[in-house]
Amino acid sequence: MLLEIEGLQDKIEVEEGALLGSLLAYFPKKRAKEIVAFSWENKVYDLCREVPKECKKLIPVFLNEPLGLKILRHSAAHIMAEAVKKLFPSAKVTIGPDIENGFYYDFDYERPFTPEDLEKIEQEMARSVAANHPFVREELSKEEAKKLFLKLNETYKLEIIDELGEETVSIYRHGDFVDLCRGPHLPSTGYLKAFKLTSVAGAYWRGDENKPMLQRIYGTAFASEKDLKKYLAQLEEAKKRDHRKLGAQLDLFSFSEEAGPGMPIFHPKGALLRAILEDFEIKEHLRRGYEVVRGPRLLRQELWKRSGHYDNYRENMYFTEIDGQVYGLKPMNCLSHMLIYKSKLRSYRDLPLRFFELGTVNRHEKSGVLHGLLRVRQFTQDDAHILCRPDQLQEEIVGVLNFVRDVMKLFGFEYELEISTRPEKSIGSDEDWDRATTALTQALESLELKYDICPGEGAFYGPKIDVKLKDALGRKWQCSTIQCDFTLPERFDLTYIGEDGEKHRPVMLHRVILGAIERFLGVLIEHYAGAFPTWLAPVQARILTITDAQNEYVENCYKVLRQAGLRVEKDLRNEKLGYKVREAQLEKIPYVLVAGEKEVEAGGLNVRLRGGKNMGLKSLEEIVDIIYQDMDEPFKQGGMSYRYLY
RNA sequence: GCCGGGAUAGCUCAGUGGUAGAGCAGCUGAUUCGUAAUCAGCAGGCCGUGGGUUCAAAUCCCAUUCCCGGCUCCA
Repeated sequence: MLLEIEGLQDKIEVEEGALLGSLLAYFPKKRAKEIVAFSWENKVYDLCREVPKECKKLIPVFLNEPLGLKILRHSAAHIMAEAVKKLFPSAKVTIGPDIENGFYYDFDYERPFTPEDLEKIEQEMARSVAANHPFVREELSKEEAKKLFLKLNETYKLEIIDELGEETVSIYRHGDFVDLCRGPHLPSTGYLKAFKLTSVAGAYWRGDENKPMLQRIYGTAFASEKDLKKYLAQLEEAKKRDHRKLGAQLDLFSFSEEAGPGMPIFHPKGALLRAILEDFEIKEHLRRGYEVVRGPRLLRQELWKRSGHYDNYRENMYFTEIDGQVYGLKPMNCLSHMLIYKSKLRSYRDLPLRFFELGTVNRHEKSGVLHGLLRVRQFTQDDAHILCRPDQLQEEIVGVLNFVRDVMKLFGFEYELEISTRPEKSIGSDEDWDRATTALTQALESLELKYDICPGEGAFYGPKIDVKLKDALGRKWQCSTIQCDFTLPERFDLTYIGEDGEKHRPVMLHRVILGAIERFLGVLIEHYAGAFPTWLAPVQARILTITDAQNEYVENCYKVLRQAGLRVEKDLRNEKLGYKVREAQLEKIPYVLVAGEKEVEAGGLNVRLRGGKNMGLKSLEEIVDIIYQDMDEPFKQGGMSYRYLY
């Protein structure tokens, strides 16, 4: 058969049944060493397999490209499992996939693995790599495979085999190790040149907290030692962006053991940063046709029963008793918004109604999930509930999606959209869930937005579209969310009078744009690495003196700039200029304004930008102008405008 | 909530059973200096908390709180 191979000029003649590995001969030696598999029609084949029948064109998979790295990491997981079985024969293997930037393997073992165990495992892996065992693929019937793994007492594999749809399954061997696996794998263990085991952690079998806890070992592997080192260095860099670290360094917020876990405390600069964000939000919401409202934080238990929160969300709620009545501390803001709607008779002409609240909520998050500002027990949502007629629903969803788009663009965030469908624990009819899901999907489609589907991940009252942002370490956090709800209007018997004079039921959207201010701030700190754009920076400029001869002059400049609405500080300390510049730089203040003899004489200040660039001497009026323009810059696209001034 | 690791001065960390240490920050003094660290002195500690073992505990054991990395769950 005549075969085309990407990267080779001429087609080559191959005998039926030839092994893919034999094709390496057609590549230059150095290049051939980097080929770990071939792909054809989106399927990847190991080099130890035969050239697939009917195949016309093959694409080589190189070790250092994403697909090659997946294979490398998956094989690294197998090699790790081999090492673990050798060192701890009673450990049972379960699953071991490649993941973003690495791999893991879950083992069932009588005790947790220790960091010392990891070192031993790494050494054992190195031995396997040195031995350069070939990976060998075999296909077996399910029955044969079950016999094999029963003999090995690998009970988890038996469970997996039972769930596989196909009649034949594949196994991979290398050295003495055998694993049930779809493949593909490296040609041999010797290809694994650069790897490192990074951590151990407990993980439930099948991700189910009712099933046994396994021992998960994480590792990473790269095509070369250089790539591995680069990755580890990147990780170190990313840790410097950690909002928990920057939050303390920049004196934005803290947590206190005395105050309690998950209860962030905002210091002056952090609180100002929040205030700016919140002020921007209120103004932008008013501009977009929302009305600002405010509800109580404690509401009677009966109301939570009526909404369904008591039955579906109780374990996350805090309750307290006041004068013999039980009250629930709100975990969501919808209830009082429902009551506002109900406070008077509504006409179809009034809709849509958009109630916006910077609503502070409390949720009892499990202790192990708390994480800096990104996961706390008290937070403020930029929450709104849109009540509209069914025919307005899609337009409203589109409006929210556009709002999200504009805001994310303002901050320069890349984001992923996910649509989540009905979970097991939920209220409402299937019909309503379908209508709601369709409305969300159609809005996404009409804007031609890409999205993933997450089955069963919806809120208990309705399906949702989530927007996910990434933190410094690439972990995803849900920020914006748009949730469709047919149920609460029903439960609270919300109505409006239609054109026909009859009562009709409005539809409700729950939505947040930033999500939780705390979480958004956390992601934002990492996104900017603490160097906030000037419109957000709690301190926009600091004036430095060179000697105390300038003190009086600087006091005056300070007054003038504050008067102009800028967030300015002054540093009159008896320190060398370099020292003061360094501090301002470490605090990531956008503008450093220096006053020396020359500046006093000229009646201006020398302007140094955060990056180190010097703009030279400018008058105070020019400085105000420069900073204002800088504040406005991010708003220019998207047609928004905003300034926070004293 | 579950599994593992950790907690020493405001911060970063050293200290393997025998008198708690360093750098930075702070305070005081000197220095008056041009774009990322001037010098000197001083002060700073219930070694997370509670129990235990021991002649003696930051150090060993138990419990507990909080933090970190995962799992599950979520804005």
